Amino acid sequence: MCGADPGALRRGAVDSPAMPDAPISRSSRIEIGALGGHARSEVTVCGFVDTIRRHRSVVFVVVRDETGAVQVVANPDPAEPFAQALNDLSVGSAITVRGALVDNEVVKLGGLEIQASSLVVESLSEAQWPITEETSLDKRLDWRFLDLRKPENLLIFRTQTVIEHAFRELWAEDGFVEIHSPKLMASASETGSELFRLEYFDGYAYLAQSPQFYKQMAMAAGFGKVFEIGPVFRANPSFTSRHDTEFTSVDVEISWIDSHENVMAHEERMLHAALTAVKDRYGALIEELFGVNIQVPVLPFPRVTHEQAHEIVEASGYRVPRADGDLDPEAERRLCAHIAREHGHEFVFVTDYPAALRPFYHMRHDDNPGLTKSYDLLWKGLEITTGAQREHRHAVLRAQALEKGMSEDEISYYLDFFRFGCPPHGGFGLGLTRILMILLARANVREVTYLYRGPNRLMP
RNA sequence: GGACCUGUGGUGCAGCUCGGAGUGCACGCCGGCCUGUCAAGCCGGAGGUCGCGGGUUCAAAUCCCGUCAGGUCCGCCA
Repeated sequence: MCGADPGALRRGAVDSPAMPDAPISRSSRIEIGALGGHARSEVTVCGFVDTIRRHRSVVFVVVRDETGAVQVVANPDPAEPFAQALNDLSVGSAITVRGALVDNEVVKLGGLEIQASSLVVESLSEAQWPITEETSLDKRLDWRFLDLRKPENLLIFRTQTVIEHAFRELWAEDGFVEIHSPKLMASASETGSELFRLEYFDGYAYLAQSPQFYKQMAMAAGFGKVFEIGPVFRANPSFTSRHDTEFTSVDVEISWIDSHENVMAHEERMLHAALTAVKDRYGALIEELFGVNIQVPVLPFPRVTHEQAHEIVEASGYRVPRADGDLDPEAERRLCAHIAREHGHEFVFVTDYPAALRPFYHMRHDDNPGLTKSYDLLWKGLEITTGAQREHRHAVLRAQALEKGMSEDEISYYLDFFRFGCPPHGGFGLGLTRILMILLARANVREVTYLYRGPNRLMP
């Protein structure tokens, strides 16, 4: 170990310093964001070293915690008790600083600084970081914990917290019940083509691709209205900016509805509440860090039928190349552009999809069995939700399942939900990561997912 | 799964058409100078299997083939 890493000895000296003085109380730290309103007196702050600017007789250290950043000014005189710590300090290190908080209008960072009287290196960072501001996303994801130290990344998850809280507030007021459905299943909940299979004792289990059947079970159980925010798993080898193999889904199911219209009305209220809350709480910060001015959507959202959507897209000079007639991403972008132009709205419900494009459990129109009582919700050109009124009549449901080629054995447990009385109901699934991606104008779901999972990424 | 694109010091790039010594830029890192910086500045330095394998050639970062990794879009979907 001699000389292999000349910094190691010095770091060792810092990590276990002689500490003659009483230790600084970390738990009495002031959050940096609160310093502006704090008395100009001795304060303790804890945080990561953001930058170090060294001069002969003065050193500036910018310290950042989860609430903000502040400049610390320190004297590098070898006679200072923290001289060695200051000399060895590196960007990224976790430190505790105590000193006099003073106003100084020369300081660009908030007009404040702390004149250090003591400085403790709690944990020294290696000097050379593997990532920088310029590093490509994939490499930053390898070092996600370092990437997440950036204030804008913290803001993503603060925003997510506000969104979920706004949803939960609304659900609580409306008497919804929260459920946590199992993620281990015996068989497919929908198509079966995109399931992860894993060993389960002497047999196999599958990871749930959706809580679909289980939230419908809650309707048969008489829970009335339920929600779940939880992980879902999709074994799609999808290489796009908007897909992942594990993501957080916001699921809702509501009993005693008249049609999918009631479901849409609930969802637009949810999004209105969430965006209002985000704008109130972080609108200015989001504008500053992401350049996004949040538009709280007007209620109700515009609605077009699937057929009307096609007419709008074709009028724009684009013919959907797909054989099955569903809207492709280009058509969805054009439709949203049209709605934004004509109605000044970022959202649009596309309703009444052909039965051929929808799963067996979507209810069909009484007067037109070729169309379902279903919808997608698009936001700024991206699909964020699929919802529908469900078919709750056992005989009809069973017939539609058989028509779609489902095996009765595989879904008999599901069909049982409808044999002993079940309310008319409907619901939807909403991709939380897609909401964040659109809301914060990020290019990719990987950036707004705490730890992204895709076909080629299981680490960290 | 399909199409197209990209792999060059720690990071981001240029160099590749038209082969000629690992050449260059910016940031970072290390050392030095500098009473107050705030994108600090100035001087010096270290750091490379040009993703990997094969081929063509006197000679390959450069041309060809294969392979691996990544990106964008499509398909699938939320």
